[in-house]
Amino acid sequence: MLDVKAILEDPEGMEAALRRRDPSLSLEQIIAIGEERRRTITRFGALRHQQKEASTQMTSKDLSPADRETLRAQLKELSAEVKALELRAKELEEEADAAALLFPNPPAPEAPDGRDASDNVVLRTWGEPRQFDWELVEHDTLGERLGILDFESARKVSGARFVLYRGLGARLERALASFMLDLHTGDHGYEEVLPPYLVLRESMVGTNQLPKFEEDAFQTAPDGLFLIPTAEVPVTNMHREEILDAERLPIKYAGYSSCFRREAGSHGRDTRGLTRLHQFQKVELVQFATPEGSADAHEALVGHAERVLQALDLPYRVMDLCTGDLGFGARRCYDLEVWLPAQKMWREISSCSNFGEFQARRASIRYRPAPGEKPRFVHTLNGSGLAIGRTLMAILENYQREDGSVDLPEVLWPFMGTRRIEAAR
RNA sequence: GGAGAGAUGGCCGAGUGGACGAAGGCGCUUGACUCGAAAUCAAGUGUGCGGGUGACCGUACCGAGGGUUCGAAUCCCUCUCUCUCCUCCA
Repeated sequence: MLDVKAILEDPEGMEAALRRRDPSLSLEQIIAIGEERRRTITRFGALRHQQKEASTQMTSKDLSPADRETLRAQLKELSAEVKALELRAKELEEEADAAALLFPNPPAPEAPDGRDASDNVVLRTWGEPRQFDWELVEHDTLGERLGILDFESARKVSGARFVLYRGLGARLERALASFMLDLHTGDHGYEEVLPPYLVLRESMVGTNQLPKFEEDAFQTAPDGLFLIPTAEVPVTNMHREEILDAERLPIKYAGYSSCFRREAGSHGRDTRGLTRLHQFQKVELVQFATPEGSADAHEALVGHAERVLQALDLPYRVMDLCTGDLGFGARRCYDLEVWLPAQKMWREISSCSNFGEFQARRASIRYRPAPGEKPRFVHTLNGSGLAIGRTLMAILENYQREDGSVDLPEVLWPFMGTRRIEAAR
């Protein structure tokens, strides 16, 4: 969330930064609330001080009964005034916070200017798309033919936008998760985390899914818990309202979970296949870094996600998202897009964001630079490493053979117990 | 789900209406002593907000929210969580 104090100190600067993302944003209202809150608190402090001093007079032994009564009557008035000011200050603080929660993170200065996805910048491309001299089959058709993706059963059991993996499909999901987790914990220094899939509202606010994007989340009926849309939510909130030791930073977690998304507003889009489902699995990389270390941490993190695609030998490119396409909480974001030869398109398979202190401020995650020093907000970062359904989709499309079977990337052989998924008959 | 107990600073733990941001201890930091360390002694040691260029000043916070009172860590109400026993369960 935005820092109301910082807004009051530099209104023009903050507004200019925000408008790189969306020229229609205005801070006028939040400034008015913030200033009134400040005045109210100052006056409250003064009156409260007065009240405290007068109150100690009440304890004096040489106060006559009549004087005591007079003083009591005066203090009753003062007390009411103090109470009213305190209440007002609280209201204004809540108003200011509620307003601040609805503003997106100002982009990093390095983020390229632009309005939408067409202005994103290709930073680099890795791998050579394979050449095929026969007509490729899209992954959903291929998966159904192989008997490893069962959309029909999933529709019967759960409705639209679900899949049921079976046989080697189910095993391939599990293999990919294991491979990715082993890589990140073994080579990249992450601690493996398997988090709860249901979280409190506070956690969703901490990582900025709420209050603005409530319609995107599944919520359980009587208890009000939310199904996580990404492991980012429980893993980042592990340290909510904590002050971390500087020596522990950067803290790196690789969280594996199912992810649940209502996909409100995407009706009719990506309705086929594994691309956009209400439930999918993902390995999510999360880092807590110092402000000084966060830019390097971001580069490292995207590199860790790239390693997965390289190990699977899937061609991809790295996009630097422009200011207009950045996610709500991100100040800088790199997307990895994998090449899908059957669909003949690049498709996002990982999104690696640096949130700066945006989430840390919402969730109150701080660190102490040195003993005795004041706590500062950490920087939080996260990125998919990778989305497993889309990875599986990319393997089916990139590794298919003319006879309808699918080769498996070599690194998965130990996990799969086979080198190929054979076509049925 | 039933019965009981509890929630105070980084930790332990006192405190039942005013002198309490809160005794005492532990831990931590700095200084003294020491060749150095240990031990000992002394001082310091929370977070947010508001004001001030600043040393600093003010204010709030004793699980959360409300209430009583001139005044609440302390009294009353509601909620949450934790622990113990029973029940249930993977």
